[in-house]
Amino acid sequence: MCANGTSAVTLRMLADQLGLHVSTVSRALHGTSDESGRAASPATVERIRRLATELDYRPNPHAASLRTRRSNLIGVLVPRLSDIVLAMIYEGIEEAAAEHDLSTFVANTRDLPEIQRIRTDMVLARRVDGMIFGDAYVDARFLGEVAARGVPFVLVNRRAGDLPSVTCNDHLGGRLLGEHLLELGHRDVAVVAGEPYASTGIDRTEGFVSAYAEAGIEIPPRRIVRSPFDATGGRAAAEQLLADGRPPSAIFAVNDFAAIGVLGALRDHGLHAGTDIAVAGFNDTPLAAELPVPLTTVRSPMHEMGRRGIELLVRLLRGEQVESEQLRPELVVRVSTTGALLGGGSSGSKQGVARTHLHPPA
Amino acid sequence: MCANGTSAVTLRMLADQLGLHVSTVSRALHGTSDESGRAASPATVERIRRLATELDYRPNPHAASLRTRRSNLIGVLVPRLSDIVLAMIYEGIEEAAAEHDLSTFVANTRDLPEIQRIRTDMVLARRVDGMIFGDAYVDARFLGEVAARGVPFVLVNRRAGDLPSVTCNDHLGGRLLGEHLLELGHRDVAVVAGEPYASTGIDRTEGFVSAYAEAGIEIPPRRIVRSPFDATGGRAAAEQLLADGRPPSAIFAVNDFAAIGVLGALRDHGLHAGTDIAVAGFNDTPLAAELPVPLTTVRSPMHEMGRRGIELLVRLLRGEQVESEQLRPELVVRVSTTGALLGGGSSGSKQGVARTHLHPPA
DNA sequence: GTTAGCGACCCAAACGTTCGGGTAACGTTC
DNA sequence: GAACGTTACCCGAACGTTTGGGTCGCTAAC
Repeated sequence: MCANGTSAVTLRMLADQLGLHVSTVSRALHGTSDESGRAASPATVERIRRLATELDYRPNPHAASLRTRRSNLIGVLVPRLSDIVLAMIYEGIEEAAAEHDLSTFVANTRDLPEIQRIRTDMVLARRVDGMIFGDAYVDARFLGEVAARGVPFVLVNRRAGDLPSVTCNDHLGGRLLGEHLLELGHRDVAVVAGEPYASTGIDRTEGFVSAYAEAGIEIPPRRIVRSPFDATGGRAAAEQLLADGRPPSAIFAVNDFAAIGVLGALRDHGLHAGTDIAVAGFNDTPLAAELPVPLTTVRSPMHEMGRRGIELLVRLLRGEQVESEQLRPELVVRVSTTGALLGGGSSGSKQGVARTHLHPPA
Repeated sequence: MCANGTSAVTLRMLADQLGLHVSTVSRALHGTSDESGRAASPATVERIRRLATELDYRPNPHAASLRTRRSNLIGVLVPRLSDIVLAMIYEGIEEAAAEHDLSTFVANTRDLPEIQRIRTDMVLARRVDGMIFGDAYVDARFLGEVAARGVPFVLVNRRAGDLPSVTCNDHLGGRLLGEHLLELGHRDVAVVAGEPYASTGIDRTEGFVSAYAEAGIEIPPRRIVRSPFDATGGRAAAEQLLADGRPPSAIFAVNDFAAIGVLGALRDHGLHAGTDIAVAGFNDTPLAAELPVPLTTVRSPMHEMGRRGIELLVRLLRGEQVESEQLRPELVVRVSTTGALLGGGSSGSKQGVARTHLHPPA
């Protein structure tokens, strides 16, 4: 009974009750004013509308989809929704989708190619009109196949090949952070670089490295370690960096969660983030500002990324050509990189805290 | 064209190609062995199966739903997916749903009653078979209406009235934490209690308070402050508690994120969590263990809660009677409450770290 | 006074399944 | 050899929309 109890009121019921034909009712209710104007007199349209709301008529989407071959459904794949970055992107997707009368389906793929395949098939079996992938592998092998099958889709968060995507300008973000650390005088720095298949980590790292390169400093390979995009991964990567005899004076983790792991590892080693070693993250997740040591990071417009993703997809569904978009990142400086400037010694109690948008000293 | 490009192969195509009737093909493919056995000879069934896979036949769910009046769709409402607790519960929901060949729809309500209404209507308009609410208000007013409309649903994470729900045993969780802090000798404690409409905060607080009451200690009202379930909320609540002349010796936040906010506030005041003031959270989110000061907390089986939610709903959809379930919480002791025991002075560098399942000193 | 045009509708065929009924042929059984 | 069961299918009516075409009566124009 489809969960709506008694209310199985159909177009036909309305039509019968009004002595009209079902098609007339359909047009009156759904066609935009021009269509419904052609279908019935204004008075009749009004009668129809009134009865529809009175009886609480709800169109049956299955019937409509069957007829029109459009489901108004969008499938969304993400590595995991419990990654707040993806969750926030998805919130943007959902919000924008609702504005376009689209519903979204989301599934977790855990970044595993086999699961990506399975989930994609499941989602397509539901006859979605289009898809959004938040878990693109940079090589675009699988996504190329999907594209070849004629499925309209866009990528968010990560880019791949020349498939249409909405990403943060990760290269620029990495560069901003590189410049920030350079200004603070850090020469020997390290990167916790994320997974090698994700464009986010790749581009952020590249941007960061190139900022240093332009300052004439080459970051040696042993200072760049890959890691999962979570706290555990960040911690492990930091351990690896600290195992080295001379630790770097600053660590850039390409993701806030990894940065939190770095913070934890530092503390295990009796080091103070911000004073002993500068730490920066990426994304400006809500937690970054609230951490015991507020985290310098790059704000990426996650919500907006989701919204733009839907926008692009909608245009794709209309048959328009679309261009990939890159959204502007914004550097957010906090104590985790400026602690040393603020007079907090390594014993570090009661030290000043700059929590939002502090700009680097000139 | 529903995103599947060329592949619009239908039952009729299979039937025509095999010289069979479409109903025969339908039964062969979908009825369980007894049904399909009745419908066609084993050899024919085999022929049908083979052709179906060869042509990559995918049943059209809209047509099936239209006919059967079952959509195999479940609507899920959560306050916000960017709350990792709900995201993890949803992961459990999605996983279990997939095992039952159900698809799920999720929507954010931001814990706002008007949006709960709107989203519920949207979800119902999609003709879901049932719903899962993760955003129940304890008063169950709105949910009572939904129940009255005959929609099958279950609650997860929060309970309300006597509606079927799957929750953590929050009362017990609060109690475990109370007993833990009592054992550590804390007499003057405070609670960051969450939102007054959420059973989670209510029950956890109550369990905690009752543990103290049984030890003959009454926690005064000014030591119990409500707050949003996020870091910002926790920070504000902690500020309020610290503004009091004599701060408590321990703070229990009913949610890990609020606890992180508390941690931040403490640091702003030059206080060390775990040594100066003990801090505990609830949920054991993945971050809790990785924080610079690893957080004592109560593990709530979030993933399992989601899974059980689907399990209950499935039984409800079969018309069975169901009972609410409470899952076991588990105390996880970390440095944020035991720091003082571990010899870390208030200057606090290079101190020992107990990260997982440390049990309180006997 | 025919016809063209238009307003306000109606008609009917889809869309792809499912499922309660056939039915014809082929044994068995008494 | 009549009655009865099976086996292996077929038939057709739904399910609730959408949409390309009518049609009928009326006014306006030539």
